[in-house]
Amino acid sequence: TGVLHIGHALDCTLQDILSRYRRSRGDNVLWMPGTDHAGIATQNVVERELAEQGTDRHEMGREKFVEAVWQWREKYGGAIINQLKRLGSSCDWQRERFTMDEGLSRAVRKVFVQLYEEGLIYRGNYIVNWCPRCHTAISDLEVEHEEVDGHLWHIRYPFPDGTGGIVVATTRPETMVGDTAVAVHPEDERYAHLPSETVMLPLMNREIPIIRDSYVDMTFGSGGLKVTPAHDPNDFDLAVSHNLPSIKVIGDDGKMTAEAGKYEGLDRDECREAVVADLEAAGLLEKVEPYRHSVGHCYRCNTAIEPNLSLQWFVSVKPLAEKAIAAVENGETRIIPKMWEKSYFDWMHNIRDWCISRQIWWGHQIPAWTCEDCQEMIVAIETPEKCPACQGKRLIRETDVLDTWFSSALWPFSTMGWPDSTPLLKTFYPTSVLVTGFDILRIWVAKMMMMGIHFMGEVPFREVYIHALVQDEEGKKMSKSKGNVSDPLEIMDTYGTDAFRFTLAAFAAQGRDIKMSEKRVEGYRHFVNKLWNASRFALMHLPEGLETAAGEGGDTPIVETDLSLPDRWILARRDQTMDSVSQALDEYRFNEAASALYQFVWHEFCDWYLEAIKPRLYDEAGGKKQAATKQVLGRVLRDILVMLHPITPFITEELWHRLPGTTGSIMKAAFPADDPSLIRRTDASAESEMDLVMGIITGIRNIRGEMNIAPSELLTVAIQSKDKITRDIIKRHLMLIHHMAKLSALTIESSGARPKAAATSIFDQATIFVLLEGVVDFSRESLRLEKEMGKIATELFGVTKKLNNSDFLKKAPEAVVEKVKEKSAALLEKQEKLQSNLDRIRAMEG
RNA sequence: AGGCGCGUAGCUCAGGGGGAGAGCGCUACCCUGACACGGUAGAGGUCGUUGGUUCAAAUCCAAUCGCGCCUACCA
Repeated sequence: TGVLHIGHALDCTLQDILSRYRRSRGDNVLWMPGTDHAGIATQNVVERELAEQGTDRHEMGREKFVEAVWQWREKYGGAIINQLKRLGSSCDWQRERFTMDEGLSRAVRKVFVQLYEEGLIYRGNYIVNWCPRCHTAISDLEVEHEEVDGHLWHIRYPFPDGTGGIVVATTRPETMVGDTAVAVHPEDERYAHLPSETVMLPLMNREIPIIRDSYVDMTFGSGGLKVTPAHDPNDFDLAVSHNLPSIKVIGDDGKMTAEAGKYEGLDRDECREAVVADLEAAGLLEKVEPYRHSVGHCYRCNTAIEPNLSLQWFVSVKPLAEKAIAAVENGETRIIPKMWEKSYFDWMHNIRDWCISRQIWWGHQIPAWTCEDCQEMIVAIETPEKCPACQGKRLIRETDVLDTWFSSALWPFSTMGWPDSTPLLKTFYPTSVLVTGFDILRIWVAKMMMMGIHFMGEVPFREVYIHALVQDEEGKKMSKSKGNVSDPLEIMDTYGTDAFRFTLAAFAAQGRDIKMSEKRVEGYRHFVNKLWNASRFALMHLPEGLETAAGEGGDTPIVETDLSLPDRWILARRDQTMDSVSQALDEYRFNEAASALYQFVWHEFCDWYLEAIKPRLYDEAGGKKQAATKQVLGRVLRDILVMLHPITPFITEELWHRLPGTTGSIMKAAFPADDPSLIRRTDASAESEMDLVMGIITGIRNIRGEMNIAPSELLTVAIQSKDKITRDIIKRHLMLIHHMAKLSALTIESSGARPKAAATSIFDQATIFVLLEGVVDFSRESLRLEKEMGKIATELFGVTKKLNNSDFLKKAPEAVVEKVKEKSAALLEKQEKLQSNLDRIRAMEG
């Protein structure tokens, strides 16, 4: 009713991410908002507001009340939409349809009439869940069970002569005044030979029969069951099969009826106390024990529901459900992740008829009329003028309205112009995907499946992606009054919408519920900030006329030899990120897409690439190579923005407009992989060269850190390697290492004397000596080396154990064995080098 | 009562048969001309417990304990 809760936010964000992503892949995307304000919730809100102004719904009458709800909706209906817009929802607001609008109402009536004519809708007396406060029937799905500490009362129903009798146990003694029988199990020996086949119903002094039915559980209590057909669905079934009368003792208002005799007018709770007191006085209360059991509550108003006998409209869902089951079984609709299929099947197989009538005023009024003259039932789309049977004109319309989910079930086609065969309907039925929480699976998804298949002859959607639910600490539905709940609007105010959306995406791992963590949101705000600053830096260096950065100019149309190693490397990494992101989103792995982008942007683009290219960018001489780097910088930034855009639409849109060479909205930009101007880079040599360079830089930095040398102090480094390829790579990138590791001098040779006072690090084939003449702390260095040796020893232990195992060598795949052997060799070599260095250091120390 | 899911670093969580990961927090050193909402480096985990399958188990299977959710007519 107008407040965006975090579940909505998650739902909306994931849908929006998918829509924006698929749009960037060139898909024809229609994302339609479904705002539904029919039903009890809206009625209750408006009723409450009117009551505060001193107006009673019943006094104003149905027509005026419905008018008041329309006005309320006019006034507040847009609230949640505005909040969704703030969240960045890019759905097609122009197409917003409200289930109560005229076109959709016609669809609802048509569906109702057709189902009625097919015999799939019927009217009958049955026990339904009744909410005394909302004063209407509600469906099983609207009932929430809550564990309650109650009591189990054991009551003796004596034989007519006042002796003995049968003891029954109940949690609801007030219903006993409506009992019409006592049931025992036919094989229960305790009751095989009774002096009488009837007992006296205490307090009411009514003689009721003892019936025998295998439904009764002999092991529970004394094995006697009181039968209250009007207030318990199972008892009702018993009553039908044993021809027992039903006596409705609790009224629709939750108060005892005239049938309850002297208890008439009492509230059901008051009545319980009175009945218990009276039973005690009569000496018929055998025992009271504490008993914990679950009680159904209305999920709208949290009032304990009352199973109540009443005349309602039902849909026979079995035939509809069979087709909906088959559609999932044969893969016409896929449910993702698959584990939810079981839940869908379980429910569909055990489905009961659906009570669709509601005794409220706000909703689609059931299109049924009764002829007062001949009692003929007329079900029609348009209001009939006379009775087709007797031509009588005194027709009374059914006052009940339809369950909200009845109209919602038609959403996939009723919103597209059905029953007309519109182009919209042809294009977007079936839709590709429905994204929703599992709580909606039964209440809505299953119903859309049934109705869609029945009326369209085809499933409403190809895929249903079920995402996790956001929970509060108690695992209950979030509500503002609890206080331990984060309000999405507040989070967005504090951390920004992009950070919030990124967090939701990062948390949306399949198969687990989400507990909102503000710390995480804060972390992603830092990420968004990082992107902003990195872009600011890049934009400083991107000239206005640089068309190649984005758009028509294409992907780095520069001579390959002008590209630096970091340029080639970042382009290769971009391509891999592009693949990870698209694969992740294609499989609804939002968290994987988010973390791939996070890792790439922060740790590769910012930490390595931007730092690596600074010397070139600041080089006043500039030249072709600088221009090439600028083009790569612009291009990669452009691709980052496009890939990140589905998750963080606001900042990427803003940066997009600042990027030279861009036109229009980033929403219209093609995903890099689908951009014809993109040149794919599978550049294995760039990656392996860069790995070596980064490894050496990290090795030097490690020594700097461990030896506590200030970053401002320039180091002298000597590298030795017997491997020519290694030496060549290092020679080629001397300047890069210089800059990134902050060196004053760097030499590279195949072998030679070990420097006297140096700290050592080994990466791959290279031994790195950081010369610390006069500065080196030998004990510190030997400690550092020992620690390193320790790590290697542990790794070596595991590897050696495997290689000593003949079964491993025999049975493990060759590639695995080979890998382990290589690793073992590398470790041994490293160990040996470290050992000799350690020996030297120790010697110096001594 | 059944079904499903979860127990991995101090916290929030990824991963899911062959190298234990991220973010936050923590420690040390740095305000270097995009960014201190920052940089560099570091510490920290017998992946709930017990068995089993396997050459190999955090990962698969079984049992068990703890937690959560969904379903159910046990009065």
